[in-house]
Amino acid sequence: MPWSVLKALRENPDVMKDNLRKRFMDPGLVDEFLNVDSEWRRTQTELNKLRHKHNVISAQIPKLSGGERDAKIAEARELLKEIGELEARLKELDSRRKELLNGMPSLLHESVPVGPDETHNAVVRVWGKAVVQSKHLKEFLAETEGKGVRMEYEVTEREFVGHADMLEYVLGLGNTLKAGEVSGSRFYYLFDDIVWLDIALITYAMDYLTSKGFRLVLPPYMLKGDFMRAVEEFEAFKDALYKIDGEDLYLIATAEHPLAALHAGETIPEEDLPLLYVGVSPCFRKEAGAANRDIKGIFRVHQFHKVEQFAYTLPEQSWDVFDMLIGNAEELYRGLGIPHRVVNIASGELNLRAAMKYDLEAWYPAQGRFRELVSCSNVLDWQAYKLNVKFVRRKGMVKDFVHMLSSTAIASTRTITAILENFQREDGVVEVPKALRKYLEPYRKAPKDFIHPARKSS
RNA sequence: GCCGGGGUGCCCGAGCGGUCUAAGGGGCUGGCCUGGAGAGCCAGUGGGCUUCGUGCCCGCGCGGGUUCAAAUCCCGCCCCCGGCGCCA
Repeated sequence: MPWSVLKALRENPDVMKDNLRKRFMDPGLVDEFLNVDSEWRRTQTELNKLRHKHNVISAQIPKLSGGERDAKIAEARELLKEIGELEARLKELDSRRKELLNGMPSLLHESVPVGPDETHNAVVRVWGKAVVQSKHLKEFLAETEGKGVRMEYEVTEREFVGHADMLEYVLGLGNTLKAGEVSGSRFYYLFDDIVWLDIALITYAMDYLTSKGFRLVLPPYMLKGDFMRAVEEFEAFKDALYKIDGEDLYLIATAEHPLAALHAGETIPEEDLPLLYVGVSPCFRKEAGAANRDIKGIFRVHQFHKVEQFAYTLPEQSWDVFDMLIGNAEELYRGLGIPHRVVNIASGELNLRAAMKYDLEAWYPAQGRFRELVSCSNVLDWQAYKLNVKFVRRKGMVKDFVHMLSSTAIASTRTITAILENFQREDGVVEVPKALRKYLEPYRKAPKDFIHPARKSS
């Protein structure tokens, strides 16, 4: 019934300490919490006793009159002073306790590789044939065979054009300079075929997931502070969020945010689980910590479109659903023909919420690197606890927190960059993935098979 | 945005300063009963503390305040309904 993290802290503190060590956090936080927690419980009991005494007196007063009545009122007033002092103490303890508790991470899944940074990520699967420029061969092999997997590849002496130059100069279908002038860096104008491609990618993912039984959702693009705080590790995340001036509203950074809040405060009958949603929305991110990384092009930007998978499950279902969500994402990228690998993110790189996170990383021939396109997380009951989303088992009407999971399906701009690098030909033509044909067909001016380079103006 | 009405437990719905231990229905879960089902009866159906006791505290949209005592009175906020305004 209680939050799994609280249960572990109280009943298996050593397991939680080990969990913190694996995440390169301070295991001393467990004892600190337990001290505050027991003090909080003691204070609460004591306070309850005083309040009880006060309640008893209050109940006697209406039956009395004259001096007796005045004496009781005076006694109640005296008690109230004591209660007030204890309440202040409890409030202090409570906020300290909440602070510590909210900073506690989910228990890691046993398969999560333990290590401080992304060099410890484990490669789970690979798919497709990577085209590797000979100058990148060493890195490619280090990132595949060096991690214990064999991925098909073809070495070439050919030079690939980076996605940013491809978009802006070869195709002439993006303008980040003008966008930078009018909106700032990491914004963009996209034109013509790339816009059709963006829309087609989104509808491709919507079509696939709705056919799998996911319910299609267009969510609010802003959330109140309370809900943002519940869905995210807020202190760590708030710098990434745009806030509406003078209002308690934040632009969403992913449809995960409003989808997680969709059932806040509700109790879901067990037979309704799992609930599967596919959200479509723009995403807004400040990218504050990114400094000058990926400053060119549309790889890392302040706004993009994303189709997001989201699931509410029974605790015993969540790992099966996790496999399904990442499986769906893989199916979508296999359909597009983008070579990729799936990695199990190392413990030290995981956020507090996630018990496990798989990323799908596409191979970028020009960059000579694998880069993240998809992130799939099982946060167990972390969000459910903060959002108070429960389910009820028919047998015995027992309530407990649901598990929540989310995974990217398609993030438009980033997927476009992967297409621009992987499907460019030497003549500058970009081949459109066959799987998108169906979603481009209805539009007379949309590209069908190829996106052609801009005609040289000179 | 303005004016008016309103937010009570899983749902409907009463209460509008002190026997509220939140009436009364309905639903759901468990038990009794039954060959089985129904009816009927009993219990449970918000959160927390607990010395686990027919124990205690808190909870009536959210947050403050007045009072010995607040669902009930006051202030701020959120949301819903109706009307006006504005608008795609």
